[in-house]
Amino acid sequence: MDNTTRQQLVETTSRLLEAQGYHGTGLNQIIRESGAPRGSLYYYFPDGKEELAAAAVAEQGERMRDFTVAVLSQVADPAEAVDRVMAGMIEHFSASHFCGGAPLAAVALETAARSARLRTTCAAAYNELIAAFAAKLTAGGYPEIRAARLATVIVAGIEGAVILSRTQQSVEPLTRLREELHILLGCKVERM
Amino acid sequence: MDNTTRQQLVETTSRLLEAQGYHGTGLNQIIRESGAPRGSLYYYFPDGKEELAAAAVAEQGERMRDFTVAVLSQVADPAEAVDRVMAGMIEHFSASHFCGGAPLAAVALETAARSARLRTTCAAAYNELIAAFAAKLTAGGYPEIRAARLATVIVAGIEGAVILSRTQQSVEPLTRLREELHILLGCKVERM
DNA sequence: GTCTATATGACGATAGAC
DNA sequence: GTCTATCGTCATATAGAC
Repeated sequence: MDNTTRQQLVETTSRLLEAQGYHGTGLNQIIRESGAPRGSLYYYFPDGKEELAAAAVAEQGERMRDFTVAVLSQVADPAEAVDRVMAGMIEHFSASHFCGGAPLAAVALETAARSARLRTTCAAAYNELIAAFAAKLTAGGYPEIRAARLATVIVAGIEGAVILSRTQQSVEPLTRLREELHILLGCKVERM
Repeated sequence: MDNTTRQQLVETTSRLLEAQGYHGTGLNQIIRESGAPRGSLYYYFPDGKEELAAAAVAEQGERMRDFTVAVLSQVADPAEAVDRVMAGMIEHFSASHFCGGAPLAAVALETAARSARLRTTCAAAYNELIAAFAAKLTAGGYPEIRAARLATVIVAGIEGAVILSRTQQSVEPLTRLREELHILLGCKVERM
């Protein structure tokens, strides 16, 4: 079984979904840009577009989590570690010409109410990413409840800041989030 | 000139864009659900779908800002005022069966790289919303630079938390953001 | 596994009557 | 201002040869 064609399809789909969303991306474009034969698409993904998109979403989720875990493990202090993740995100976003950074957001918004399969796949990917942040924060001494809460807010903040940054064609929303996260993670607070 | 038909078109488009995004919403569905005649669409919006969507985005932006300003003006303390906005958002999101809450996010993500008209319309709407929060924070004593930064982070957090909440079909991401924003707004910090 | 050809329907947009 | 009919294009999906 040749996995190259399949991988090419998933790779191209991931890239296009990130920039254009689910309904904005057609199979014709995926086939054209991946160089994969049309017949192979339905061979590897019998359920068609939805199954292919789900595979792309899952892979993008893994990629985000792997990147995050790798960066977080470079520094012991959680606040500093999250700051490095933000720096990496900002760098990646700048390099993408203001098109990248939130690979799942558009698909999640478009399909949450229409496709249970894509919704749950997105949810699983987000939950793993949140869990990665939460684990780092817990290991760094934050109480578990607050660590979970902060992790959710970090991921939400990133997704939202990417929306604003893309829309404004500027990294400023992301850099502002970076600075405020640094402050927020420094807040040891009684109320939890 | 009869504005009822036009208003019906914009209203219906706003609702559908919020739930399905730009490419996921067809003119046929807009015409069917609005009850507006097909001919009227191109009479009021000669540029077709893009112009209609821009009008819907602008109106949703105004609506968000008006709602935010109204709630913020109810309480003097900025942290408490933002908390009330969050409460209102959560209530609205719950009432929408996990489909509402970020009327512009999907359109912004899908079209940022494809339509200058829609991108700038989204940017203007977001900027007005951010400005509303920033004004309240500045009036409440936050330094201007930090107020602007906090305002951006609040809006970004809301957009991202709505993505997570829709995907998980739960208000928890939004409530977690609400709690952390309360903490963040309590942080008077040297670093600005 | 891959290819081409095609089925079937939805899309955005337009023309011309009224 | 509204309505209907229709154009041309695109979409996803499938069938059958190789």
